[in-house]
Amino acid sequence: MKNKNSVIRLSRYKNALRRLKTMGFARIFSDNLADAIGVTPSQVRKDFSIFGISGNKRGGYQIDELIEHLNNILGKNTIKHAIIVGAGNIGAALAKYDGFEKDGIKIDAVFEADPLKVSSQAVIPVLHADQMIEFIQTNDIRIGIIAVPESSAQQVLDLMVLSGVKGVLNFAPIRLRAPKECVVNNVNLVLELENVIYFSNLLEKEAQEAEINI
Amino acid sequence: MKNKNSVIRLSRYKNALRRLKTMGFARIFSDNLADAIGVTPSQVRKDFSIFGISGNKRGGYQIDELIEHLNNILGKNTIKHAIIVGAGNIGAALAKYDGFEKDGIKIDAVFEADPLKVSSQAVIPVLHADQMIEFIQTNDIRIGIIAVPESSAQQVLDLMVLSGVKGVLNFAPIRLRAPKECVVNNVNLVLELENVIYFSNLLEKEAQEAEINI
DNA sequence: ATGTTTTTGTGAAAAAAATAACAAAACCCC
DNA sequence: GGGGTTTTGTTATTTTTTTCACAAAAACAT
Repeated sequence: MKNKNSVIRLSRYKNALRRLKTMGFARIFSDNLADAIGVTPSQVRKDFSIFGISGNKRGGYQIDELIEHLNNILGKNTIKHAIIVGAGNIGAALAKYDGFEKDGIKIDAVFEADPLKVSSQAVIPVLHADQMIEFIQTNDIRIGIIAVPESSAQQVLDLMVLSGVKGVLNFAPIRLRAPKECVVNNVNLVLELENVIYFSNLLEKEAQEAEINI
Repeated sequence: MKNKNSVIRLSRYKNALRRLKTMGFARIFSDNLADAIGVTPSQVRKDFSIFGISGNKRGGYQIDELIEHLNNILGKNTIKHAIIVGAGNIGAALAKYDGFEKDGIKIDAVFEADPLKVSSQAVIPVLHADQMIEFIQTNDIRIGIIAVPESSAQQVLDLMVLSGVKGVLNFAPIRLRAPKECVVNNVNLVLELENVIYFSNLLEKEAQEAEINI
């Protein structure tokens, strides 16, 4: 898929812009934004160019307009309801996490197979897994978050797809197979940490070698 | 940085291999592995080639050997201790998450500014933030996980770096500035979900347009 | 007004990543 | 042991992503 990275960066720009706005900026230049998210100014302008966002020569970009534009592209004004499946460590934390709401994403319910964890009166209700399909269908849910163990992740995904879910964020450390009409995005926490370990080890090794060569 | 993606895939291969091994495989071919993590067989062989991993023509790869090799490259046998800063939703969930231990990563302690959340006798002790620097130094910690709010993330990172941390996994939705001797990897949960939303919307839009053109 | 500066927008160039292609090795079968 | 088959390893090709570079527009100064 083309421009995949650009889309991710658009979200980052939006984030940074919100921050910059509260700091009192009304206008912004490509190099401010670049600095804020750690890319080159060219990259910022190229990304905007791809999505038809334009500013003013010498005047930069009007922050409000820019945020509005980004929200349109990123679908702020479309589907925003999601469910979480799995009320373990990760699932429960995500349900309580306030970052989603800030961005207009509403977690409507959590589903869990263990009856002891069910509590339908909670702020975000934890319902039994058996109710998931019906819930998705009656509430027209399109986005699902999978936070169940590796062993049941594929099964959960299959049920979600069957019920009409079109996009999934998967925390189980396994590749899931989905039909092409459903997007799956993976977050693998162990992998992310291992990656940090790998590159920090590499850095240390390089530093040591550099020392020897003095 | 070159080959950044290859390293990430190596972790994925390792993951898949463990699974394949429990399924009874002793040997594996590039196309099995490719299928398991969702890339092309060429990609698998290319990745291995880059890191000097070789198999047997027609015989594929010996799983045990391959895992061993990957572990070496990914530093399974070096630094593996880490701390978490922030005992909020995310921090607490990560501390309890058993995925790290399975991969030989040990979370030694959690640090938290709120005295009410401190509990030094827990399985993974939750200590007061003031003790962080000393802990890092006396235990020679190199890896830190930041799970504090956006507003204090940079401050935490600075302290970590000062104390000797060389690699950081950051969950705060903000770009952190670190000196070049410290690697920072970001996980932005909202962004990941927004990305799913964007691409699933795109898919739905495409599907609708395709319908019109029939 | 005119020149100077700043900053965008984009097409061209470079770099990086992914894919394809295929020779060479290893195995199998007869 | 020769011919056919499978699978690696690597080089070549293609695609994608990022960076560069600069003309054109806007703002400012004088």
